[in-house]
Amino acid sequence: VRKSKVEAAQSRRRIVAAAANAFRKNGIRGTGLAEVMAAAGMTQGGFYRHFESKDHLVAEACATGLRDALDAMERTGAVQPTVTALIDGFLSLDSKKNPLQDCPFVALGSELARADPRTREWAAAGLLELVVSVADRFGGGEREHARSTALFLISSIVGTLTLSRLVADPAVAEAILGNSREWLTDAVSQPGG
Amino acid sequence: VRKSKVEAAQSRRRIVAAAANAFRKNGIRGTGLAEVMAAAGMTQGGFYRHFESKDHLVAEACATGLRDALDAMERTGAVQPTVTALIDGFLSLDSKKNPLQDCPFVALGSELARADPRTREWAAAGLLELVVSVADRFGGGEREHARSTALFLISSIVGTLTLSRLVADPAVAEAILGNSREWLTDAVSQPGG
DNA sequence: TGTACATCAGTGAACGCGCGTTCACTGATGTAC
DNA sequence: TGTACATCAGTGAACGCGCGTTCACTGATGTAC
Repeated sequence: VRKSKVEAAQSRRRIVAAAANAFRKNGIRGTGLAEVMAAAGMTQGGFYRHFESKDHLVAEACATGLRDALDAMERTGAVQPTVTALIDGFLSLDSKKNPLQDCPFVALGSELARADPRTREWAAAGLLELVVSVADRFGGGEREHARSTALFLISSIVGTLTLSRLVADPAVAEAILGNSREWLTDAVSQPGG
Repeated sequence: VRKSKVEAAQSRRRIVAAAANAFRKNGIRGTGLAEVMAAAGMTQGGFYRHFESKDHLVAEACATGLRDALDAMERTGAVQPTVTALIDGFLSLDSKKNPLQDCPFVALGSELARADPRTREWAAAGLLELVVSVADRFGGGEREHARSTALFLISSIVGTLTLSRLVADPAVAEAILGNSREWLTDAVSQPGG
């Protein structure tokens, strides 16, 4: 049942997409390869025609998740040009508005810190890309300052989203998001930063 | 080989302490009960004399980790009375200076969001305690404002520490910490917050 | 205070299960002539 | 363009392993008289 090169490439993409989804939902260690392959419409034996090991899939799924977040930001950035609207989007529970909803840093943060070196390299490079991408949204101003602002924004947002997802009560989660929204809006508007 | 009540209580505490350490180092799903029991100086069969399940141990280990962080902060707070010094400590890689080094939110963030309801309740309650404890460090000022500041500080710090632990290069990790240090120091000093 | 016995902390082996990985096999695809 | 054959994407079963959990057992502890 050999498939054509085109079909094989599609299969590979389906596996990575299914993995990114499953990792985000259940964590890396909480996701089995059989589950991923089934979600991609295949049986688990076929996995090793595409990847050397689960670790390799993890690295690629994280890279894809980051790429998706970057793409989502390109689209959102065009629609929401002000910094305030940008922050509101980042700190929203609505996945349509929030380009970081699918971001592996938020969904897998503490697991990524324990991932293998290859994955962490991808993650670090992706973080840099994300910082540059967010910084570009600020338009004018000094470049290094824009990047510093972007890095701080991302740091705070990752922590805020982590805490808001941890609490069970939606009202408390919203309060955590709203609190950071106010502080961050003020912080990036102040000339002192 | 029945042990006395006092010895049994000590055993239980050793298990929880060993679990908190192991979870912090290897994650919840990355830690086996046999490993925890061995670290506590026992064999794995004895586990169920003290806990109903691994989930119960997870909840208790997280609660203990938070309690340790709170205790560490009480001590640090007395030594570092200024807000700037407080932030410097929180954003330091030196575990002696950083009361949040052992905090489960940082070490287990994304895994806790997927934990069972009991654990998440403990975590949410612990977060509130932590907010109040940090807010108390600010001395005077309006109470609600101090808590809002504390919650924002904690949110940002959790994200910053998560990202700094994720990158492999120590220089990059230090840059991430330093960047947040500057921004947060400015943010809490501004009257606008 | 002394004796008899039930309790239960801890041991060590075993349980079923799901995991990541391997492997023999299938048959359409891609290639060489 | 047509034929012969090597390649290899995908299947489905099996592998060893470590996991959380259970269990029969041991013997010091705690208790009732």
